Amino acid sequence: MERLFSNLTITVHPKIYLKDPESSDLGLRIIEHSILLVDEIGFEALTFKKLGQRIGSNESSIYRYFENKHKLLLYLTNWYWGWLEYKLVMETYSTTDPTDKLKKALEVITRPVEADAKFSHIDEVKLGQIVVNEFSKSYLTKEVDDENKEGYFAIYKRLIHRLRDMILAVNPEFKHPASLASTVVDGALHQHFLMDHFKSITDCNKTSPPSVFFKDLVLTTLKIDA
Amino acid sequence: MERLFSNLTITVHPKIYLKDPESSDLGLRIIEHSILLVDEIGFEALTFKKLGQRIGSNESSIYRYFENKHKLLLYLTNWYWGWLEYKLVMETYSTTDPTDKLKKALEVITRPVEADAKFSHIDEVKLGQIVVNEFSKSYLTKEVDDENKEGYFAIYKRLIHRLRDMILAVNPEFKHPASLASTVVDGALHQHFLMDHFKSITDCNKTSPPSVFFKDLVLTTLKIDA
DNA sequence: GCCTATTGATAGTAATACTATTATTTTTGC
DNA sequence: GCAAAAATAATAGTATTACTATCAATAGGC
Repeated sequence: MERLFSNLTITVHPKIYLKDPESSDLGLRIIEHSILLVDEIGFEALTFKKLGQRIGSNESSIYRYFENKHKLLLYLTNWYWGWLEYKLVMETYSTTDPTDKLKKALEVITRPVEADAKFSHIDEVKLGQIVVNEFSKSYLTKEVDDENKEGYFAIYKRLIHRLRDMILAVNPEFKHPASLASTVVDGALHQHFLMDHFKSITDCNKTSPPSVFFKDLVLTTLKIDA
Repeated sequence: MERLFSNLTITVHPKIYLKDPESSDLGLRIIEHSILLVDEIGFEALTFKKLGQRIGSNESSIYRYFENKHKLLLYLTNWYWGWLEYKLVMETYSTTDPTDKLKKALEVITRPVEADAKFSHIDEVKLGQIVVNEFSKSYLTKEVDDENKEGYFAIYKRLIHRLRDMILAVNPEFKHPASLASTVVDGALHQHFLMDHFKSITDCNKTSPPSVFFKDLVLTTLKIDA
């Protein structure tokens, strides 16, 4: 199966960028190093000037790819959710039993991010950290409704719809499948953050990661004993 | 009981402000109008200059109360969590049955914010909106560990510890009480956001608010039938 | 070797997030 | 009722940010 997708690319909504960063070497370097730089200094401290210096390029050249750093963040998070959706589909495809399928889906969504050699310009582990620390800033804005209408959050919502449907397949009577799915996706990011910064309000740690908590939570809620 | 607390004030960690805004008329106006202004234009667009203009005061005077707008946000969110904790304690105090107590606690934490006439300079409903839209920005920063050490998030964590303890009182065998409590508190804010902006990934609405979902989730997870 | 697209360099602007200083007003202690 | 102290206001100034605009250099395709 791996070979089938050897030149697969993750699709990001074209209105998010001015010029496709996958279409040039400079574009790829912008993406590669924006991940490294945001991971290092945080999104607030990122400027296109700093990023330009880092890649030996010019501020003005980066503006030809992205209108502003908010759009760059949308690009990175969209890529992440697209990648995670691809993982989710791949890793659940061959499982037919609904409960097993749901368990596998919960595992993919809530486990720590692992590297994926298929996309050489992207450090998935660091990108995962960026999503934990910065994703909510991409929608907690005054422009969220306009950007949602444009479809900038479509992949993220589609991933949650997939999880919702797997929940319903296990228990069609359950009254809150979408809320449970969105709680798991948001909650997984949150528990990973708490493990790193507010340990006293989580039970998750390396030996009992968030996936254990969320599988227990979801399966018990659906009245399926794990 | 109301009369007992007629001059109650919510305590905010003193290092968050340079001068206590409750100690002067200007300070109270800073708080009152920062809530209205952030609700209107969002936290990113807030500047002390705009806030000064709004209250007929000077930018430099506001800097005598708060070092920067991040500290002001910490003040507002600390006040909110302190206020919610007070509500939680008040409204669960007289209930002795652990399950009823937990249900009441979940109601207080996940219901939409209601006005409270006891604090005339604070619009609790708008402050609740600010917490939904801006709270996570107060900790998703590079300074979170230092600020956590200073105790800036102590009230928030204490609220979650109270909920964790109520969960344990209902089911002492449950393995993830802190994660469940933090998931409910964060999840409630998130579901309120989704109701306003991403309706397709929530089942919550006015007739079936988040409190219904979370009570069902928690009580089923604890294997107590609601 | 020329056309075109891409990238780089430089300059400039309005706004932001402050700090510093000084002036004015208000409060209070006696 | 007045002087001293405290609080607030006004003004100015700085470094940085988040861009826009213009023009020069370069590279690749035919």
